[in-house]
Amino acid sequence: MKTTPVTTRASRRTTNDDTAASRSEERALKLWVVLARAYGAVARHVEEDVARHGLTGAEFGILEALYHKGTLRLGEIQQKVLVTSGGITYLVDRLATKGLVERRECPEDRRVRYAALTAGGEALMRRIFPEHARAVAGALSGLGAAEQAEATALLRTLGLAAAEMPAAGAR
Amino acid sequence: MKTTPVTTRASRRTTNDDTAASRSEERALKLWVVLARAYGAVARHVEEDVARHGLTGAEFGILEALYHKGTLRLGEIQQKVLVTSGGITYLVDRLATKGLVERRECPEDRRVRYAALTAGGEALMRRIFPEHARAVAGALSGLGAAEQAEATALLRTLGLAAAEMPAAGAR
DNA sequence: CAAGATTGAAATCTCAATCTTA
DNA sequence: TAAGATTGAGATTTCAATCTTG
Repeated sequence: MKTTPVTTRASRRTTNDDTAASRSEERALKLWVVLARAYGAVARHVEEDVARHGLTGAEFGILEALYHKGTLRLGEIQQKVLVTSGGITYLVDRLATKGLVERRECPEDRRVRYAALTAGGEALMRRIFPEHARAVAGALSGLGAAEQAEATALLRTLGLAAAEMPAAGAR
Repeated sequence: MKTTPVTTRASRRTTNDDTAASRSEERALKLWVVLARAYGAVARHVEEDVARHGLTGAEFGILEALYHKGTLRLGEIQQKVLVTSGGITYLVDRLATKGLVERRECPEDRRVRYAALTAGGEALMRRIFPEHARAVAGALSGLGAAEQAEATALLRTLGLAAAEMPAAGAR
């Protein structure tokens, strides 16, 4: 998912035509650039924050999910953290060896595995989440309250639409 | 940079206090969630598009930078693609073995190395960039023209502010 | 066969150390 | 010494194949 576009406004060879389609595409490219850059810049701060506790961004994402939602199936975690199915197995393994998460079986459907915070994981999150929230707020402090609300609304519709879109085979 | 927050509105145990600070933090966390999700969803489409040509998102980022800006120093590319210094060396190597990019020396300062598109790389980008632009536009079509402009403005200030912020040591 | 998770191999990326030149 | 790039080692991720259960 390492993707960072670099197109800029003052580019050497942008298309010269001025059709509605090309203007629309340029607008989209510009948005994609700033979206990726903003995400990257904010993610850097967030990663630095969780690294202070010896955690990876992805690890913290899992802990956060379990902290807020309680026990979850591995598949559910996968959707939230946006990682391959092999990825969560690896990550949950690591969190388990750190003693922060434990696996549980599902009596109804024995194919599924649950993950849940251990007492230690729970305690850790209770201890570090507040300062994590402050760190995130700091990283996003470039926007005021009203602007943050606007941005949230726009990004929500953007993200939902993109997530529902057919997987590129439809062209 | 793999970071995907998962906090949601209807969380089990959000802080109960209602201070201005906590409300501000919750707003920020919400924005961080949708930012990461939107980025992830869009990036998935973009990666799929470039993968059809056997390219990685990061590889395409470099090609795009060189295509639009011309010859660049490796350090400049690094800033644009947001990858480690070892990372660009690796990526440029790969693009070079693919015959899309070539390294050049700098007479003035012999420490620096330039990267530039080869004729083949130039031809490839000329061929695939237009449909890439369409793919990006499609992935972002969840927002209308005016909304895209708003989002771009907000994300630009957000990203610039986050990029300029001190690296967490200041707390 | 399909869904869910795991495994092993390979690709990608980061990190710290190093080399070269300024 | 510092800046720029490279290297090698290791960590993280993906991918395809497999195992288990429905």
